[in-house]
Amino acid sequence: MEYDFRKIEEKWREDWKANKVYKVDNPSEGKAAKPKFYVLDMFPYPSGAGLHVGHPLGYIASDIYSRYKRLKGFNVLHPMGFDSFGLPAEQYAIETGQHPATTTEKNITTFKAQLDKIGFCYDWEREVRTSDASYYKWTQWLFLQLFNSYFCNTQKKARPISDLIKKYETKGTKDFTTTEWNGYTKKEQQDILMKRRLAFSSYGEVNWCEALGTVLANDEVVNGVSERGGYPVVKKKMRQWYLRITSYADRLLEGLEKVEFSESMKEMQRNWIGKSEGAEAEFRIENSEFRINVYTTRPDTIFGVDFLVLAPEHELVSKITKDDQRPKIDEYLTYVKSRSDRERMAEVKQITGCFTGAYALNPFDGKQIPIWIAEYVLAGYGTGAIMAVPCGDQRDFAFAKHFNIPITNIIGDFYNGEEANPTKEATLQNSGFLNSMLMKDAIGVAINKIEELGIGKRKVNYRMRDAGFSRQRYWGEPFPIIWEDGIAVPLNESELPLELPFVEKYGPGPEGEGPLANIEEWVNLSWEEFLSSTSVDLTPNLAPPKSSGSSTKEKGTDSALTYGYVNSTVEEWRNTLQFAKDNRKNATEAEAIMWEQLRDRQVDGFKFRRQHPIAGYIPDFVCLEKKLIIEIDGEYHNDDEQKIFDSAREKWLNEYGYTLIRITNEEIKNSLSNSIKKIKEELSKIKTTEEEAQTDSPLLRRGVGGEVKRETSTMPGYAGSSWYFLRYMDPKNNETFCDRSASDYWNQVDVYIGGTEHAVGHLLYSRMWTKVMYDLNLIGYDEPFKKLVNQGMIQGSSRFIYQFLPIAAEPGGNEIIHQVDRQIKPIFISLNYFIKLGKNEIDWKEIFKLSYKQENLNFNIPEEELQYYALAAKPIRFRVPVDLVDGIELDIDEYKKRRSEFKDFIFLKEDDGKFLCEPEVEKMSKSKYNTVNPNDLVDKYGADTFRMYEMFLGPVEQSKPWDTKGIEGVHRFLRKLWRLFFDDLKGKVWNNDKATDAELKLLHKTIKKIESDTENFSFNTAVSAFMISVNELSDLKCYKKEILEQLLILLVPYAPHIAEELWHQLGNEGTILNATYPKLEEKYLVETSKEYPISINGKMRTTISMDINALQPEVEKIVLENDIVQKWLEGNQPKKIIFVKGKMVNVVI
RNA sequence: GCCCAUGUGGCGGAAUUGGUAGACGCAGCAGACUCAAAAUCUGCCAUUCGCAAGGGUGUGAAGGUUCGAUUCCUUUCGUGGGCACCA
Repeated sequence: MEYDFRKIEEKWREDWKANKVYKVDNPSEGKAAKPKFYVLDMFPYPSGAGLHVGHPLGYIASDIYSRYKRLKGFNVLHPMGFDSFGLPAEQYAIETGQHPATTTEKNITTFKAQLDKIGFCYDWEREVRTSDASYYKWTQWLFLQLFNSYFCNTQKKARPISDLIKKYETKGTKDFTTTEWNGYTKKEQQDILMKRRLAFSSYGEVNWCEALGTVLANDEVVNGVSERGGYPVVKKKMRQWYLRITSYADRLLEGLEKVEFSESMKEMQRNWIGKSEGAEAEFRIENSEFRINVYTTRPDTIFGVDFLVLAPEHELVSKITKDDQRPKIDEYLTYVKSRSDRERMAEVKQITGCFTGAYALNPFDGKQIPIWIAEYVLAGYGTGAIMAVPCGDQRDFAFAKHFNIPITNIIGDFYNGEEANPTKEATLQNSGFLNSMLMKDAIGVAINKIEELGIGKRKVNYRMRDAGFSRQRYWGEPFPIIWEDGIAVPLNESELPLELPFVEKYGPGPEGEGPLANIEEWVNLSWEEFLSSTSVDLTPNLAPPKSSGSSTKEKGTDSALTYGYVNSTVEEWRNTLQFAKDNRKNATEAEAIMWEQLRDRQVDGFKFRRQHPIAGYIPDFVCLEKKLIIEIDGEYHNDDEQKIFDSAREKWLNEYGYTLIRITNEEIKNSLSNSIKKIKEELSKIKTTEEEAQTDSPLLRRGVGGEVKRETSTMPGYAGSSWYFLRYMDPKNNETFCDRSASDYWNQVDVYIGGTEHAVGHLLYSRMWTKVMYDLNLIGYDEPFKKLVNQGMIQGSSRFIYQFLPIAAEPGGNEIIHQVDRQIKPIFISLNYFIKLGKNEIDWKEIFKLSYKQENLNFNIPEEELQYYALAAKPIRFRVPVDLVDGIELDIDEYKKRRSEFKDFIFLKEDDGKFLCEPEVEKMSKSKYNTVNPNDLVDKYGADTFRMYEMFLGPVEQSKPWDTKGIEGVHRFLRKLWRLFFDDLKGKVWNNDKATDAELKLLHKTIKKIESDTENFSFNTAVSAFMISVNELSDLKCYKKEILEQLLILLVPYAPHIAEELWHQLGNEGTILNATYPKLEEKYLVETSKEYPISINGKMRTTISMDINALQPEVEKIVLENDIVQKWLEGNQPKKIIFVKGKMVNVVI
C-alpha cells in the first residue's frame, strides 16, 4: 500500500467538512465550559493575485498551535475572515469598470479554495468580511460610540458625551459659565463638543492633486508629484474625521507592560507614541511684550542656549522680525513654502535658516539670545520653537557652525569643539545655580526652578498625532453621519447599516470629495429617509394650507382637519422651521413674560424651548423631557371654530404622548406665580423613565433648516480591522456587535499571529478601540491581544539575466551611429561572463566571438568596426520567471517558448553548457516574476508536505527567501513515516507487539521535544525532531502500534491528513483530533551514565563515559588516568580541573 | 541622522542558564540494489596540513570578561525593516 497523498488528503478534507469537525461552539448556558483558547491570524486582504507561499506561513503556524491546544483539551477558537474593503479593489474598478463587490467576492472565493487545500481547521461558519453590510453595521455603530464619547481627563477614560453636556449645562467650565453655554447657538455648542469627541471632525492637510481631482495617499506621491501621471501635488486643507488616539497615549504605553509582544514590537510602538518628559519654558523677547514658549527635554542645558529657533510657520515670526531683517525673512519664508514636507525631511545635510534680528533673554542670567527661524524645526511638534544648545545637540551644533554663532561650553572636557556631546553624565559648568551638578540630576532641579519662577512648567509631550479616519474613496464604510448646517448629526442605531450605495463610476467627486459625493440622490436624503431617520412623525397632517395669506398662524381656515403646518417634503419642513424662527421674533407680551420665567432651567431645572416645532405643529413652549407643552392663548381661542381645532390638536398631541396645558394671556398678566405653580404641578405629575427624560429634541437631530446632506467620505481600511477579533466570537448576531457573554467567555486573543508591517497601524488602533469599548463597558478587558507572534516575511528569490543589444556608437561619443546591426545578433550572457566583464577579465569583442563560436556561426565583422559596438555595450538586466529556473540555471528552451521575441537570440552558456542567472532576494510579488503558488506545491507534494516544509524553513519570526528545493526532503520523511505502517512490497507491517524500554525512551524523548517546541513556536526544530524520531524508529525496526499511535497524535498539528489516515488504519474510530495528547513519562528518560566531553584548556579533546552521579574526586581520578589527557599533560600536574555535573570537564594546564 | 532586527558550511538552518559548534534537511560525492531509470538503502561531506594517527584555523571584523564565549561587554563593518531633522 502506497502513500497516495492526493487521495488521502482529499478524502479527509471531505470527511472533516461533512462531519463539521472544526465547528466551534460557544458554551451554552448551564453547561460546564471547557477552558477556552483563542488563536487568531491577521486576516488577509483578498487581493486579485491570490495567495503566494508567503501568506500561509503564519496561518500554518496558527493552525498547528490551534490543533495542539485542541488536543490538549481546550475549546479552541481559530477563525478566518477577510479584510475586504480597500483601495486596490477600487483602483481595479476604475481601470476595468468591475464593481469592487464583484471582484472582492471573486477573490475571496479563490482565497478560500487555496486555504482549504492546505487543510486549515477554520470554522467557516464564523467567517467575517469587513465589507459585508451585516459586519460594517457594527463598525458604524462602534464609530457612533466613539463619536458619542469623550475622554474624561480626571478618570482617564472614555465617558458618554451626554455626561459632558450635563456638566456644561449645570456647572459650566473655566472657559464658559452655564448661562453662556445655554446662550450659545446649537452650532456653537456642537463645535465645542466636537473638540472633545473621540471620533471628531476637523480640518487637516491632505495631498491634493488638481490634475487627477483627487486626494492621494502618501505612497501615491513620489517626489512631490503623483505616482500615476506625474502631476503636481499640493497640500490642501480639507475637513476630515479623526480618532482622538492621543488621549490614550499613556494607556497605550502602560498597556504594553501587560502584553506579550516582542521587545522590538513594543519599542516600535513606544517610538511611535513618542512620549518625552521635559519642560516648557518662556523666553522674554528684548524690547517686546511677546514671549516665546519652548519645549525642551533637557532643561539642565538652559545655560548653554546660544540661540532660539522658531518653525517658519510660528505665529510670532512676523511679529518679532526686525525691519532690517524682514526682506531676508520673507525670502526665506518663500523658500520654505516652495519645499514639500518630503524635501524638508529628505535633505538632512543642507542647513538653512534665517536670523529674525530679534533677541530673547535667558530667563536665568538675562543673556541675549538671537532668534532664528529654520525649516528643521517643525510647527507641529512641541511648541514649534526650540532652545538650541550647540555643545549638546548635533543639529544645533551644525547650525551654529554654519552660521558662525558662538558656542557656550557648559560641559567642560566632555565637549571637544569638534562635535556636540548629548551626554547626561557631565558635570555642569558656566551654568549659574546648576554649576557642579551632574546633568541628569540637574534636569529636575532646573524644572523646579522654572516652575518656582513661574516661567514654565513640567510638561509631557507626545509625538503621536490623532489618527486620520476619513478617506475620499468609495470602497469603505460610509459614515453614519448627516451634516445639517455644518453640524454633524449621527444616525439612529435603527438606521444602521447605512449601506454603501451602488455606483457605476468611481471617480472623485467635486472639490476632492469622495466618489459618493457624485450620487446626488444619496447625498441629499430623500423625504422618506428624512422621515424614517427622525424620532417623531413629522407629518401628522398632510393637508395643505388653504391660502398663503391666512395660514401662517396655526389656525386652519377650511376644516377641522387642518390644524398644522404641512411637511411632506424637506422643503416644507424647512418652511415650518422658518415659521418657528419668525414666531420667536414676534412673541406676544404674555409669551415674553413667560419665557423670562421658563428659560435657563429656572423651573425646577427643566429645560424649556419656545416655538419649537413638534412635527407639523409649533407650540409656544415645550419641555421635551416631560413632553409637556404650554400654550399661551389669546382671545381667539374662545372662538368656536378654533375650539374644534384646539381639541383636535390636543387629541393628536396626546396620541404622541404629549401633555398640553393652556394658560391665557390674562392669567399671566394677572397672576404669573399661579401660572408657574400650575406648570410645576404638571411637571411633577408626569412620570418619565430615565430613557425618555434623556430624549433629545427631534430638532437636534434634524437641524434648523438649511443644508442637509450625508457625509461623503468613507472610513479607512483599519476601521473594520480594529474590532474584527470580537465579531468572530459572535459572528451572526444582529442585535449587538458581540454578545457580552461571548466576549466574556472567549476573552482576549491568546495568540495573535501576523506580520510586523502592522506594528504601529492596526495594532495601535485596535488596542485603542478595545480600550474605548472597555471604558464604555461594552467588553470586559482593555487589551485585545495577550500574546503576539510576528511571522517573518517570506521573500521572493528573483532571477536576473543580462542582455547585450549590439548598438554601435561613435568612439568617444555617446551618439549612436547604427541602430541594431543586422550582422550581430543580440546576446544573453550567462552569469559568469557578466562577472568577468565587471572585473575586466573579458571584453565585449571576446563575448561576440565566443557567442558566434558557440552557435557555429561565422564571425566576420572587421576588428575596427567591432570596437564601435563594444564602446556602446551596456548590459540590460532582465527578470526571468523563477519557475523556469532550477537553482540558478535557466531552462533556455522553455524561456524562448514563452518569450518568442528572444527565439533568435544567442544565449552564451558556461563551459559546462549551463546558462546561469543572477539571484537576488526581493519582496515576493507578481510583478517581479518571483511568486510561487502554494497550490502547485500542494498538487505536487500534498498539503502535509507543504505545511511541514514551510515550518521547516526556519523560525516563524524570521524573514527568509523562499526556496522550493528542500521540499523533497520533507516529502521523503512522510513517505518514510508511512513505511513504518505499510511496506510497498510486504503490505501492512505495523503490529501489536509490546514496546521495549529503548523504544519507549525514544517515544518519550520525542514527546518532550515536540511538546516544548510546539509550545514555544519553534516549529522548525519540531519538524526535525519528527525526522530524527522516524529515522531512529526505522533503524530500530519498530513497527509497534503502541509507539506509532502516540507518534501520530504528536503529528496531527503538523500533518493532519496523513495522521488521520494512519490513525484509522490502526483501527481507530472518529477523528484523531478528539484524541488525547500523549503524556510525558519522565521515568523512561532517566539516564545512568553520561558521555562527558573532556576539554583541555577549554578545547574539547575526548569524551569519557562516567556515572551520572559521579562526583568531583572520582571524576578527576578517571580523567587523569585517561591516555589523551595524559598526553596533553606531558607529565605535569593540571592547575585546576573544572567539573560541572552532567555537563562537562575542563582540565586547565 | 535615529530606532529595531540580523550576520554560523555550497544552501535553509541547529546549539537549555556561557559548557562537545554545524543537529535536521537540501545540494554534492562515492557505493549497493536494478538490464536501466525511478524509488530505496549505506558511507563521506566547515576549512586546512597529513597516507594515517593526529593537529592548526574557524560562528561578519577587532578587542575584552572567563577555566571555557555563536551566547555576555566595548568598538566597528555589512544586510534587512521602520521612522520623525522630534528638540
